[in-house]
Amino acid sequence: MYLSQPLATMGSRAPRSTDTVYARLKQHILDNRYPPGAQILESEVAAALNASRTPVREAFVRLQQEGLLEIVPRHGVRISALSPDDMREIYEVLMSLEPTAVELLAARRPDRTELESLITSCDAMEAALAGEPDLQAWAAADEAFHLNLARLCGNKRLAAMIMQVWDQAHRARMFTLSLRPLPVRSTEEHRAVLDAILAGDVERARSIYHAHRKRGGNELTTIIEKHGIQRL
Amino acid sequence: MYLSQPLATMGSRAPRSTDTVYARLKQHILDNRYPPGAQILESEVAAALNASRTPVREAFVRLQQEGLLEIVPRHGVRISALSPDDMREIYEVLMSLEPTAVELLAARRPDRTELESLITSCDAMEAALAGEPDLQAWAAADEAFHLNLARLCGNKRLAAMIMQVWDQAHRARMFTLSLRPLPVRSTEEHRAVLDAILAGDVERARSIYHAHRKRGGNELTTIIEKHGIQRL
DNA sequence: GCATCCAATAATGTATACGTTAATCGATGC
DNA sequence: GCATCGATTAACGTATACATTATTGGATGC
Repeated sequence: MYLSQPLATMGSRAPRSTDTVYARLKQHILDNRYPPGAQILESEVAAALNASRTPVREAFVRLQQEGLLEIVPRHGVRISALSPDDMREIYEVLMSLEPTAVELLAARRPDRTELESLITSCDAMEAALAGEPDLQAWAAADEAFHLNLARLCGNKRLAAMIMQVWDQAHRARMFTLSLRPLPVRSTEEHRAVLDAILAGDVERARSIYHAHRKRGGNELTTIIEKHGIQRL
Repeated sequence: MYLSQPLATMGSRAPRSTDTVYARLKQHILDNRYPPGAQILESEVAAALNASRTPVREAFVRLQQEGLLEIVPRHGVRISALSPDDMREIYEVLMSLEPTAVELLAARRPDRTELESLITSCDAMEAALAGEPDLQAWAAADEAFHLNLARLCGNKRLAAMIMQVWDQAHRARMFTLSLRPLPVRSTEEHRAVLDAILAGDVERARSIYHAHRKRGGNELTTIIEKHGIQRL
């Protein structure tokens, strides 16, 4: 056996500028460094990320399709801002897709090994609330739980769709994190879903999860209304 | 009041090359002119559509995110081919999203005027089967019904997701159209869903639709297995 | 003083040029 | 005769140049 390419690049082809621009832009948006409603020019991003406009434009196209920004012809892009109506849409989608994902996963009768990432996330959520609450840590564990659930369901399309709307709502979730009551109930529900999956109880897993999502949506809607938030 | 731009271009800014390339490429793929598995070069498309590589690349990115093709670095693109497993994924997604769309629509208590496009499609499906069956016409009406249902549900994200997977499955549906029994039952189910929506019976609408989708998925799966189809 | 027009400018949309990578094919050495 | 190496080539990935369009500010005419 011989090498078909130089050792230096084996398995690690040079990363494309397009990909790094995409990743960094997305990170900036999710981290609220480019806040919702912000107008950005191609040349700004190109200069900031040390690339030419070509890869920046390709990254814009991808991010637009993911709903994180909007290309305004002749005017660069505008970072998407979520209205209360957008939040309703997102939660309706999640209430449809996520219970399905849970159902598919539970139906496969996975063992504890397969569910290790979920167990870890559950533990982390509980740990984040024991003693002095650490909301950032809790949110990270919550996110990990849901994304891993999507990944484990055995349907790549379903998983991609869940992650896409989850990303769209990321900033809103972070923003409202400190405005909502301590997520004790939410943490319990995660554990209950996990138990139902392990028990192979498809219907129970689905219904708990659906209720969990519905409660979360209502909670968020209440907060948004109470604070009169229009865009986030 | 005066004109802010020449009359000739009022409301109709010059269409971007990117958009026409995207639309024509997508049409080609859905029409099976670029068959699944086909490898295409940027320069081929650029030459065929009389554009430069830049807009072609942007169209590729959009179509990749829609799942209609895959960008193979340094090797152009490959038109996506659906495996039986992909079909399973698509039907799982549709079985999750479409009943939700129906539920949302029915809950709004729409009147006959609002549902006109659905009524028209139902009529067209029945007409296509009365007398000498016209499968092409039936399929077009079926597609119109489902896409309009998605549009009417009041959730743009949900609608976009439904249309996306529907597009992915378009060729497969066309291909199996003549292999399946006459869609008499399917046509009746559409009418039943429509009646349930008009009656404002949310739960009945959802359950009929879910059953409809499930039966359709099983039917397709059976056909795929029976004919030993691996990619389409 | 106000509206209109024009010119300058800035940013996008598209084309093209350049550099890099990977594959192919022939030559060479064992 | 086979494997390996190298050169050629073809295609992509990126940068840049050019064309197009929309906006803005100032000048002009009424």
